[in-house]
Amino acid sequence: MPKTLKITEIASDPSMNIVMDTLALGKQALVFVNTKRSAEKVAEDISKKIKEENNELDKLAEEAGKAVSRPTKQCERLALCLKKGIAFHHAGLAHKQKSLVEEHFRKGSIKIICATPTLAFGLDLPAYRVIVRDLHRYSQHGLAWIPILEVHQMFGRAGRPSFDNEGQALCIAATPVEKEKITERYLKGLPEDIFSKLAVEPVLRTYLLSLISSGFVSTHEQAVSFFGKTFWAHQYKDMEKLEGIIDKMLSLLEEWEFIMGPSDDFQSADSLDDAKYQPTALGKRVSELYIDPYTAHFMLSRLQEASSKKIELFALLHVISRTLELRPLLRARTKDFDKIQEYLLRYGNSLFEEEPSMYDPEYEEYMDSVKTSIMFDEWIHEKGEDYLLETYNIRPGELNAKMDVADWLLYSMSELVRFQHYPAMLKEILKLRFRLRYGVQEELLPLVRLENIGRIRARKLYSNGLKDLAAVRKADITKLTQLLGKNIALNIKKQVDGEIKEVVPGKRKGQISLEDY
DNA sequence: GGACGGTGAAACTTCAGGTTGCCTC
DNA sequence: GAAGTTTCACCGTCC
Repeated sequence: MPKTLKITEIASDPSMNIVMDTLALGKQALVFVNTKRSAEKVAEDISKKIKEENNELDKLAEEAGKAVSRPTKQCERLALCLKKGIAFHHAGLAHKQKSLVEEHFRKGSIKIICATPTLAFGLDLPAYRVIVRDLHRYSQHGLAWIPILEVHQMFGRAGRPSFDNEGQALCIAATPVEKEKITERYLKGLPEDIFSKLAVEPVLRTYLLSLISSGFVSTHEQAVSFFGKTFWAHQYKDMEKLEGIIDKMLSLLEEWEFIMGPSDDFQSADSLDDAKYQPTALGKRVSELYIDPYTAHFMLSRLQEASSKKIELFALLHVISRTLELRPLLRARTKDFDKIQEYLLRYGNSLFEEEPSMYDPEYEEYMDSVKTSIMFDEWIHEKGEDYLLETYNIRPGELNAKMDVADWLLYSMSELVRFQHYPAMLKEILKLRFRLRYGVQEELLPLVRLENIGRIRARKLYSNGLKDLAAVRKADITKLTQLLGKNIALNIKKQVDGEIKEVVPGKRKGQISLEDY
């Protein structure tokens, strides 16, 4: 049974009052809001109302503030909140910051987390109180109620079984009418139906190729029967239409030379029904890479045209920025157009896709893809996280996620190019992948091979005349200590002395071998 | 009179998240 | 659609 809570009003904002009340009780709370910016703002507002600080929190704040190579405004903001035992949590935080916040909330040193829905899914972070401040979220059709399923997930964070006998989940209503609406929708209402993700073409063609490539499905009938048993078919109902979609996918995969179809096999087969689909070597690889077959086809067909051109890394960045996997892209705004034009002027001729006309419906997305490529380009020219946040409004966590996908796409691209026997291209792709991973210019590549040497330290070494491993090996230990501190100096000295070869395999997870190029 | 700071209204701007793909010692 | 941020005009204060 819901009971009535008496909350003292200190501020005009009800969620703030509930938070302060929770703190007075000595309990913890999660506040859910609908944007990253709001999460930060609310956390900041709360922290301003808190007086006490302590040593442990100071240390935590310092650690979180230094989580990326060049602290951003976001890092400073988080650090200020943490000093008061308050935190915000969203996908824009660096990985380390997220886990710090989670860990210290569990330990109890952080009292309040203001979060976007990230925190509602997956993570087991219970709190005495859950405050769902925002129940609307911007969507393409204007503001919309957030899904019931999602709100229930948030509610589910309330109450810590091992600490409390109860948990409280609260929504904020501005008017009695709204209160009624919220009760109907989120307390009495049933969660939405779940829809199969297979219904989306990219997902479908990826699975189809994988089924054929693994030998699980080899005829048209088998494919139809397999998908006929899925949840997707169950929801879709119209088997005829479904069969049509599968047919279309099969012929596309065949056209792209990822599978060999019955038509190729017709002579040897007794009848059309016996004719089998078989994966090509290329198709098998595409399936293993787990990229959308369309993406694979797109990359291959673009790069094929390239043999006559000089290969620009920017053009490769642009190819990956045009794929489905890299979406959502950065949005090109009016203020970005000068920079975009500048890049198009410089690289336009070497790009694999021409700029569409301004009236082309594709135009906007093309501009977005160029802007995204520029962001990557600035990263491999050693621009810092702080700069990228200011310029592209991309936070460290989001940047990381994008880089991950880009790395995977470049790896896939390099694997596909092997089928085209095009060594010059392969070399450029590998170089780009390496540069993107470390965010460095080409000249620093030898140095970042060392453990504990990232973009910042590598640049430091380089600008002090230590331009490659041989130079580092010859360098005086006092000079190295001056540049990098004692521990790291000793450490890299150990690495370069004699056994450079060993350094490469032993490095971090996900290492790319330089021997490749 | 000018520098400075505070205030508030109006004009802009921007809007959740993510999982798996691959490599490898 | 609304929250958050930026911009700008306006006013009061102080030197």
